Amino acid sequence: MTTDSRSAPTAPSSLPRPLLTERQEARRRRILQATTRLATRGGFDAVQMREVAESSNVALGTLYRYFPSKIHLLVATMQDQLQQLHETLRKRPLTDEDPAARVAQTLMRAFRAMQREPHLADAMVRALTFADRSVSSEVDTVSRLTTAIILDAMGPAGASGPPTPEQLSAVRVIEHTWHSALITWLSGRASIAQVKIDIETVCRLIDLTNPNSPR
Amino acid sequence: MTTDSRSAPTAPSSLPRPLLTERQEARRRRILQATTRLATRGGFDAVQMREVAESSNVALGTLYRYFPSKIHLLVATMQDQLQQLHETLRKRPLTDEDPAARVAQTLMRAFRAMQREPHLADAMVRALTFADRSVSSEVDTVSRLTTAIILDAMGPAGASGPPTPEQLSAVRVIEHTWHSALITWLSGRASIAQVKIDIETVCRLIDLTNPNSPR
DNA sequence: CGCTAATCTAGAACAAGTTTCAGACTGAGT
DNA sequence: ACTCAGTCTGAAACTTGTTCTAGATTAGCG
Repeated sequence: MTTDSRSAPTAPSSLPRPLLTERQEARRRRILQATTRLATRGGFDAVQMREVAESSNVALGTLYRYFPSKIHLLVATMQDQLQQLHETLRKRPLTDEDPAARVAQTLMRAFRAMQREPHLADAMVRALTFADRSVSSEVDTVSRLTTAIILDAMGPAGASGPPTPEQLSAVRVIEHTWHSALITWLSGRASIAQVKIDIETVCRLIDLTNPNSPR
Repeated sequence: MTTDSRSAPTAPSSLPRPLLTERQEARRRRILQATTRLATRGGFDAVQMREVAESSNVALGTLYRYFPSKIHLLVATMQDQLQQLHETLRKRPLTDEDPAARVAQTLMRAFRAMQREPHLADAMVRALTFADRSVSSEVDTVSRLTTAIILDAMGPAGASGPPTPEQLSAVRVIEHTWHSALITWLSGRASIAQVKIDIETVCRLIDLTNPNSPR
């Protein structure tokens, strides 16, 4: 069984994934690449397990051994993409004074990345929110990654100590808003501008939990 | 055949649903009832189209004529339930001074209703967030209903004029948080207490947009 | 009443996610 | 190199959402 639990890898690379041989790691990579490719083309529906298997030169059964369901597969893909995003963001940190502004800008960067590949975004986000309990640990990993990105934006480098519980609540709410706003955008019920407003609105909560300059 | 000839629900005005004969209205009702029953038992997965059809004495093809997909069916169910909730809430309005507190309390009432039937909640919420563009108008209806409930809680009776754009943004963010927090709860990644905190946290945005007492 | 179009029914058929199975392959220990 | 357990493959089977078809029913309407 894949009882896969570990702590977040603070250092870049070196993810403590249960020991895989080189060929297995390569298979896993191929699968994720094929998934990304198919998702980029046609979104959630275009990621068909048979096609992913064929496209990555792996038997269907093997695909299911690596990822026990389509949802698992897409959530893993999201984890992959987020990891990349996180490193990209680390490279060019924002310099704005206001933490709230930095967070909003960071999320808008991520949002622009999604706009570049809306189908891929669709596949990943739909999988993420459709996931049931059987995927909770994987979804949780994605969630922790997202939290890390937001916290990075909030308190750059060695900021003043660990975040307060209040701040963590604010971050959770920001994450909620982020996910849900994405969904409304993906399903065509909200414009890009509206998503921007929502993000900026919710980021005001950060000011609210920052004793230094509340409003 | 249950030729059930009870009087029409006291609901003020049914929406302009394209003219249906009485038998058709009855069929529609049976379908929604069966759906609710099945969803209450086992959540999203337990709502199987063949079972819904059989359970409501309707052919599978007919079911699909009434609701073009499982997602449509569940979103319609949610609309139904929300409508009921809305009326229940109207009957016993909250009296708290603070608008933010009223909204938070209202959402917690709704949340408690969901806790009573977690499977049903699962089915409806999962459908709602999984819905793609083909369901957007129906999802939008649900969204408007939710907004109405929140606005009701915010400005009871004839409050001071229509809400400002800022307030509407806050409401949208609250809705985002509400949906996403529900999902994390349903998938077992957040406790009831945490959902409560998130709701209360996001509701602070209301104070922030209320010029009278911003902290 | 008798006609016509729309609707409904039963059931088969199809699509894609998931499971299963027999046999081939790999790799770690001897 | 030999063997055994675990892994991978190819293919079929199973499940459930969705579509399709032919014939029965129903609702209006002259």
